[in-house]
Amino acid sequence: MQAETTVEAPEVTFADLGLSQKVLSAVHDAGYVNPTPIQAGAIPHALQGKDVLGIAQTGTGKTAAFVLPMITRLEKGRARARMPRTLILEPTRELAAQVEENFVKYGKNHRLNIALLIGGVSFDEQEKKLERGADVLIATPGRLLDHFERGKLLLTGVDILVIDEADRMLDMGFIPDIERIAKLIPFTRQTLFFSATMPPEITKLTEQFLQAPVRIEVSKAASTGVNIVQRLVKSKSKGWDKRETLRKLIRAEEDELKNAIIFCNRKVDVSELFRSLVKHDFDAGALHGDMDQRARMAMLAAFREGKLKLLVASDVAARGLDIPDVSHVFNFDVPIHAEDYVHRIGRTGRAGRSGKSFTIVTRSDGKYLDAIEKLIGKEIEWMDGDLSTVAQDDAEEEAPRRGRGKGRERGRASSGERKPRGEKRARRDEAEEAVAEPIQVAEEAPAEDKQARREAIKADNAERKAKPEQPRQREDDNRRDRGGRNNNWRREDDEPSPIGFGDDMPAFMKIPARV
DNA sequence: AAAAAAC
Repeated sequence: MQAETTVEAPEVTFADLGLSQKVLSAVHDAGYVNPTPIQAGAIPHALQGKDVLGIAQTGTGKTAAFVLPMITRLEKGRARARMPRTLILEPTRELAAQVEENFVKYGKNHRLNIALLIGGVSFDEQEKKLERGADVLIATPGRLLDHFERGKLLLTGVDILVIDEADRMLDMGFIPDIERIAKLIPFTRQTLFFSATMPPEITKLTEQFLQAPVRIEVSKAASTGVNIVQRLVKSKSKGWDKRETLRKLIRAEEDELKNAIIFCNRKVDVSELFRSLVKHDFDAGALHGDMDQRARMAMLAAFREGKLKLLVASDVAARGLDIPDVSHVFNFDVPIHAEDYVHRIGRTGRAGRSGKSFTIVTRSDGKYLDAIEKLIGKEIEWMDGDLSTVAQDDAEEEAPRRGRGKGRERGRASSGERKPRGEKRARRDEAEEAVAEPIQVAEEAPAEDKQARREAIKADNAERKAKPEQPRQREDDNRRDRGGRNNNWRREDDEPSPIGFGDDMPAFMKIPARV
């Protein structure tokens, strides 16, 4: 009896949460009425000034859960020069920019000074904004500390600190930076802390940073959405074979494919695949962390606006980026970490829509695939049979590598079937795709649509120019890289550095002797 | 077998 009266529990609206009228009006204009669970849970507490520990994935409305109460709370008071009132830390530049967009959208009835401090762009404008006094400071850790060390910034006036995507910060080695930054902010601040998962290191961090936090956990979609069709596609392991497999796949999906993200594990492969796709007349763009920041932004914008159909990306795009309505996700490589699979395919099938994901699998991907299936708790269906048929061919192709001798490097073997495998990639690859050559952008390409793509190609070419045939990273590099961020030690490879002088080599000795 | 983040 009693239950019947509460079956239709009244739905919570934004108006019930205690947000200010100005904020509510902006939310209304954006077309939202009902908050998501994380919003409904976090906003009232955040408005009361309590610390919040939000455990939520991206796509749960987490950003608005801190942006809306922050704007409301910022209505009282004013910013002073170089003393931002709030600070939001984000792991990647794109995420930081996205949070800024949220402040612009929901703060349209306020006069907020927003400063975005991210790397890859000039200091000047950022400094000006700091100088003017920022209500909201959104930053990636490196650039923030850089400004701080230059004395452009005081964190003693920060009332609200937001740490977003904490587990990802951990993965990226940012925790020491985060600790350092947090120590610069008064103890009396309010802290809003968000993480998708809670590994022990993160729990420790919350104990350190948060005071009597309200904990809000929303159902972690550790399993993959039911509205995403997932398929595995076998392929031989050569780059060329995988690219052909992908092209066939894209063409086969043509009717349903509205737009797609194609994930590669490595930046070089993003670059190479992007060039190959453009070469094959696909409407593709690229996104990875070594690209020029302007090109990154332009790419993302073009993709969001539907001016680009395919976005080839590294895992920089796997999490958090708000790209609504992607119809397909292709994994050109099986992700090495199983969680990345979940994040990647989570780019499609959002907000109840349906989506499709295809993962190209080669015979060496077995253990990663196992880990993925274990994580999501089910087996993924193969599209055209599993790897059993591919395995044989691939094994044969790799066989000559073992018997490689000097004399057999050149020319095709008379039997014609097998190419000797040199240091570089197969010759057939380069001949057919010419991926190693900088691409000339056709003059007649419609300017507006192709702008972003052109920028990326330019950036990509510039990148090649800047480090010509850079030798493969030394093992040494990798070892040091793993520890975290400081890669400062990396010296310019072309700088001659004679034995005996080290860095103190007299200047005149650096001048090459004329013969 | 990786990616990301400061000059």
